Amino acid sequence: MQSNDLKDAGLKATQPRLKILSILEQNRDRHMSAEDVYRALMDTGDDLGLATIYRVLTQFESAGLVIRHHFADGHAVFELDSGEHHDHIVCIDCGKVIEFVDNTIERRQIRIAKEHGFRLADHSLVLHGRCERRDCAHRKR
Amino acid sequence: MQSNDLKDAGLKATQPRLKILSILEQNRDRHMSAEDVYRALMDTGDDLGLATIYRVLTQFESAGLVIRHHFADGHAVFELDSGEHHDHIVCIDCGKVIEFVDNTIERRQIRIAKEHGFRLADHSLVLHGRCERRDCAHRKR
DNA sequence: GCCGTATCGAGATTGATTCTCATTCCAACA
DNA sequence: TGTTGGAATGAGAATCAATCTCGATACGGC
Repeated sequence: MQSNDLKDAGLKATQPRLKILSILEQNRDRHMSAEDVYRALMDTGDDLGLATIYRVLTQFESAGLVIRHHFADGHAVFELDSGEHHDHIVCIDCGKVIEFVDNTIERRQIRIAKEHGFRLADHSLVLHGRCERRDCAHRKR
Repeated sequence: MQSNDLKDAGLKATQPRLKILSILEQNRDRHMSAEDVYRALMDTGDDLGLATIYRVLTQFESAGLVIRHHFADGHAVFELDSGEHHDHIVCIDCGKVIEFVDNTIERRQIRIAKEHGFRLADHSLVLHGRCERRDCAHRKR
């Protein structure tokens, strides 16, 4: 039962929080904006306030349950935190997200930062492309 | 004379556009938000409307003169387009930006995309760290 | 089951960005 | 070099994502 995830994170297991967590778990293969979560909940008949979604997602972020990203358009999207660092490939047509880690790239990043006199604190690498789905792979644009 | 840069890009060489271009050229070592450009112009006594800055920066982007980025906080910043692809290292304290290209990383990205069935269209890699300036390098946090 | 406190929801608010439209400027031409 | 039409500008209104406020409500320890 996931209410323990919330308690472990120091958050009361309220209905809104459980529902939001559940939506995120059902959509592990994509990153959702607050608006996306809101609509997904509407669709299942759960009518939460948008302010609550924003607030809860921010709480989840502080508690280490989710990670907030800003992809190309500058808007915030969220994913459940798997606990391991990873980078992303995002399909520019369907929004599908794949996570990966590449040690060669990780090592080069550290070296490059050092060469330029920087102490590396963090990085963000996002590949944008089209996935193998027929609709995406063959799209012209 | 830079008014030719504008004409080549298909834009009339107006005063506001020339001034904005000039500010960007004087700040090649950092990325500026619309607000930053606005303030820089105020400081030199050039009083352009903020709406004009936003509009002109967007025109410059369409014309290929500048590139728009969304760094960690999700807000838009702009840099003059040097014409060559590159990635960035950003100092999280002073905002200094360094550009770099690493062929090993470039190649691995293509390979990784392919391994996951993606055709790569673009990517964004931003390293965040502290530069060697005394104020930045030694900052606790 | 009851109570104190944390949480929620609705609507107001903020901050960044874009839009509207009357006024002004540019560049081609007389 | 003055005229003119269409493009560009500026001020303020409008929009959009995100946050804040505050009265109403639900959680969980007793």
